[in-house]
Amino acid sequence: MVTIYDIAKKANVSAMTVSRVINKADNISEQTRKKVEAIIKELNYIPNSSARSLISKKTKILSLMVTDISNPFFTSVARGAEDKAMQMGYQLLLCNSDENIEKESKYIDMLISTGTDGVLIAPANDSSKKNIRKLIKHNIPIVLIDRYIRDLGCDQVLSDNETTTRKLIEHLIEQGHRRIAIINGPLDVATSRERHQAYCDTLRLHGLPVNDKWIHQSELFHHSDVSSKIKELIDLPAGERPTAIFATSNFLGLNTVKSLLKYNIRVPEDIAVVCYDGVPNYTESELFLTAAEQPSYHFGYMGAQMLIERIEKTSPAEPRKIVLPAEFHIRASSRYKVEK
Amino acid sequence: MVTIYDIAKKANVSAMTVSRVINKADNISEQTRKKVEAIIKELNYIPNSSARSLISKKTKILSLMVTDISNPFFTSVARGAEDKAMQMGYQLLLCNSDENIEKESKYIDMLISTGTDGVLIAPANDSSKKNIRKLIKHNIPIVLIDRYIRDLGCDQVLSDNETTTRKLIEHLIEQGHRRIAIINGPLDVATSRERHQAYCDTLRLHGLPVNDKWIHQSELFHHSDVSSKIKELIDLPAGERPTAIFATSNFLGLNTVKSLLKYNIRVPEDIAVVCYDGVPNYTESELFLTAAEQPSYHFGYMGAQMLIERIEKTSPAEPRKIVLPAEFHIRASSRYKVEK
DNA sequence: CTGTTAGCGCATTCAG
DNA sequence: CTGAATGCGCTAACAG
Repeated sequence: MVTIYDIAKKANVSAMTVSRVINKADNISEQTRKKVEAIIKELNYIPNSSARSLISKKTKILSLMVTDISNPFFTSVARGAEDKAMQMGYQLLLCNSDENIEKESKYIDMLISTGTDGVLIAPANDSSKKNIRKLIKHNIPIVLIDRYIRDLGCDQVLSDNETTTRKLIEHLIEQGHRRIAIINGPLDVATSRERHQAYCDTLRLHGLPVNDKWIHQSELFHHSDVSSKIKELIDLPAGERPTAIFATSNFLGLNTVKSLLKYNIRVPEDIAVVCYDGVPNYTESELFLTAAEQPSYHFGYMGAQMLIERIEKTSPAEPRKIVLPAEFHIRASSRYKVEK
Repeated sequence: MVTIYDIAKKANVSAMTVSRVINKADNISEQTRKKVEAIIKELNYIPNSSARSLISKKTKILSLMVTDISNPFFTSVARGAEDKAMQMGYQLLLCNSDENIEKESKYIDMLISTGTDGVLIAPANDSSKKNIRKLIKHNIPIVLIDRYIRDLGCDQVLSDNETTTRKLIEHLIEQGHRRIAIINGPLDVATSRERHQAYCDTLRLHGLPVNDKWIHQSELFHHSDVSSKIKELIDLPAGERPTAIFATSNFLGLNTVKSLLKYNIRVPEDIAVVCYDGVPNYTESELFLTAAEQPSYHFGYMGAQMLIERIEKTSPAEPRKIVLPAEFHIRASSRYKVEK
């Protein structure tokens, strides 16, 4: 391994001078700087980050904790975060919590040990608060992504759950729907809770009934089997059976449509479907499923930017909150007027 | 920050003893071990990885270099790699090269600086050899994923390009096709080259013509606009126009189908399409596009396993090569017999 | 079984 | 503008 001393010896200067060249200190004569740089290149010297970190307490590593990178929403968040990180000279460490608090906790201990400079986190659920507090106690800046947790006083990049949900439900109401079901994630996740609340509020606002039988919460937010619940819904008596379903995530939306088709329910003629969050633009559902698409790339990009500003102390002291609007794509799955 | 000395002082032992407890050395009395462990827990002590790395030259960090994590193939590779890494006590650093040699090179310098223990890499193209050589020179073990590069003497997890391509082409031949086009990536990527070669070989083997007009290589392997080439193909005179297209990647396949539909070409009646690599199982194309699906998760999982074995020197000295077979899904896009 | 000494590679003092 | 000494937190090697 080539060290700063190898360079120093060969250049007939002290290690300190080499260090100054590496760190672009300005009080170096043009001549020695050139000489040192030449030898650095010649010997292919690359500074040892561990040694630097040991002194500086900085690693130039950001961490991204998501529930599952396989979810296209988080894939895109990761891509955005990585782009910003790279641009600012940081690297990105990837963690999948699988919506599991213990796994998340284990990861966070590893992150503290590694000495990550900051963490972008989409918490598993409300119980993540304890895990996040641990990061804060270790003075590691964090940015909450997508899922809000109270009383943490940290930067956030969130979706406008209230507005977006309301618009989706109102779209269904405009199409003539009066019995609207919700296929939702667990209520210990902020996004589910807020979408649930906005769903209820919007129905009430328009004088429509809120029926417990139309409300479903899955165990996990993503990749849940919803077909038994769908079966329940379609088996309700004619006057109680919903004519539309609001699915609160991309996977829930896709699984809802799949289940409906499995039971030979026509979408949208028998039951319309709208979905919170989009599906990737390389799918065909993109042409079918009505969706409020979240700017997932920007969740990561803006999140990383806020995080770096926090790390480098170029941001205001008080926590910042960015709320990103969704983009509405009204498509075939809800493009059908219900007869009165 | 809590250090080993804080623990030592409070426990009335030396720092070395604490170190031994942390590293689970066996020559520690049960009593002192218990005492030290209690204080570690009490003070929430987490060892500093930088300090450890400085001595051990190990970081417990694996790096994954892909062209783009947004590509579902690599998303799944990443998930597999991360699972294995976590299971073995490693963390995963994510890098997107965007099929760009300079970006890849810059990343590799960062990785060397960070001191990653090993790199899983899907090289941008053949010119990546120089970048990879740099890693090898720094004694960083690497595993080549998906894209082979000659004379590097390192472990590999590859797809069986020859067999898989042949089977796809033979499937088309069985369906009665005699004029088969190929929409391929650039030939400086091994997978493209091998699929190209197998495509030509298979056609010749069956006494079918190989026509230069049917052969297309895009600039980049993924996300390329193929519609102008598709236009050329469908504008060929009746006797020369292909009746089937072999697309060599997921995105090329999806874009091929989209382009064909745009030009009002029926798939598969007018032109059949088969695709190397699958599309995610949450898409509807999954139900449509004939595909040789690669076990992408296992590319990452097995790759990480080989890499860790190489790092921990539990693997044989000679480089290992794993060739993973694809899974064939014959679907609507090619389920159509051509009339003779 | 436990402690002491030394040093990993670098950057922060403080002197020149 | 440059250099020498010191220590970041931890562990290998040795000594007891």
